[in-house]
Amino acid sequence: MPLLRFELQAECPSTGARAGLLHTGHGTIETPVFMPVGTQATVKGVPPRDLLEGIDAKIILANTYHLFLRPGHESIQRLGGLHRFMAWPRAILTDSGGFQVFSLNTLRKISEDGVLFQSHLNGDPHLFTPESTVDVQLAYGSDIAMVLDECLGYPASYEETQISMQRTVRWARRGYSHFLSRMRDIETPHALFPIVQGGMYTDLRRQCASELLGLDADGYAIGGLSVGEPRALSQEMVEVTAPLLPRSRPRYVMGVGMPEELPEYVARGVDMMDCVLPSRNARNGCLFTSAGRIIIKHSQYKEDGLPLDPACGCYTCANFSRAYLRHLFQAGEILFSTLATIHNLRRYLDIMRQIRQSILLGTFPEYLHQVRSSHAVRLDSVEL
RNA sequence: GGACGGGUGGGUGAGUGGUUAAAGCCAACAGACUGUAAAUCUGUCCCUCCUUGCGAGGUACGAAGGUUCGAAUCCUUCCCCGUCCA
Repeated sequence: MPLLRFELQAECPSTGARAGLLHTGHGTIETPVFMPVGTQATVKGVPPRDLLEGIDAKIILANTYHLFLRPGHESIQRLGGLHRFMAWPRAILTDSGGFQVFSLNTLRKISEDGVLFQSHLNGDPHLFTPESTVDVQLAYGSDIAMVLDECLGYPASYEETQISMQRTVRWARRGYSHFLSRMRDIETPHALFPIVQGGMYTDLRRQCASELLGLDADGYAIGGLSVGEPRALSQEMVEVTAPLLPRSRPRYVMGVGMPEELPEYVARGVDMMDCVLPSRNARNGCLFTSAGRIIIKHSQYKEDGLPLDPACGCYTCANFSRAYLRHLFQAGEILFSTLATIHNLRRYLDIMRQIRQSILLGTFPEYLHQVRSSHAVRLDSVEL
């Protein structure tokens, strides 16, 4: 009996794209969905009010590792759980800390038991195990928890990848069985997603997926991508892996992608994605619009009175000129981050809404074709 | 009028005889960013030329002279700025 009900509404006849509804304890999520990243219990620069009203995000991410170090899962639990703590009434997915195995690779040590992290804040040692990360995520009250995995960098040898993938599978089994036993005493609905690893080796991906299927989880993630490999390779790995995952469960590709890649992943059968790109790039002055990227610091925008994207309905585009945004960026003003992030997230979610709509209408292949050709045109014009 | 202190590349500001076309910071101009150690990081930033190289010339530390193999650095004179004293 799934704790997280996924309702498939439409499937594209000629691609792998699907549209569905994911029912969580904190609202229903229309899929395919993009999940803004809010690592430290905040989507940097954006008040929950804007995430709710302007951006209309249905689910956001938070990070087990970061919140465990500070302020601590027990504090969050005492303060009423993560939703209440950060005043976010909708769904939350928490990453397990598996990505930090990759990104903090100089500060951790992997053993069969788990990962020993040396805090990047003060150097304190902390052991993360498949079981403890489940407990921490349940303390947060996470709607969708992730199993502790080992996210490998690129490139990695076959042997290294195989050993790592097998450990991730063992960890998934341990984590999942601990999760099931914990859920016997918990009333509220939560899900735990295992993560398919296997690096850039298709047979290891297949093997990993088939081993994890035995867990009969409420959803599955594809991890270990966007770690330095060419983008075509990331897509190829998803193309190989997604069809092996249960049709009736949501599929989540972790850590992707650029705006024009979103429909590519959907076309390969992906229902959920997350990425720091819209938020981080926003803060760094890179804005995504329906006509391509805008690097706001470029002098050409100095007296540009147009909105970032005249076709966008976000708060930023409704009220401010490119010239003003450039001024805020150059002046190092805090408001820039907020306005820029509001726009980029709105852009990402608008793309996902268009994708979903086209799947429901049966026009997704045309949509995909159009995105591909307009992106190709843009690349050409950049070449000139 | 006198006594000190000071004038360095777009701005600040190091440098007190030689790997100094001149640190660092800022500005300017580009680039990167993909389950966030990121409101971050990287590059360019006097001019000309080419075989684009830890390349070749030229100009440059208020001005003009001088000392020296060699000067932003030492000397002389002048100009300008600041503080204090009359």
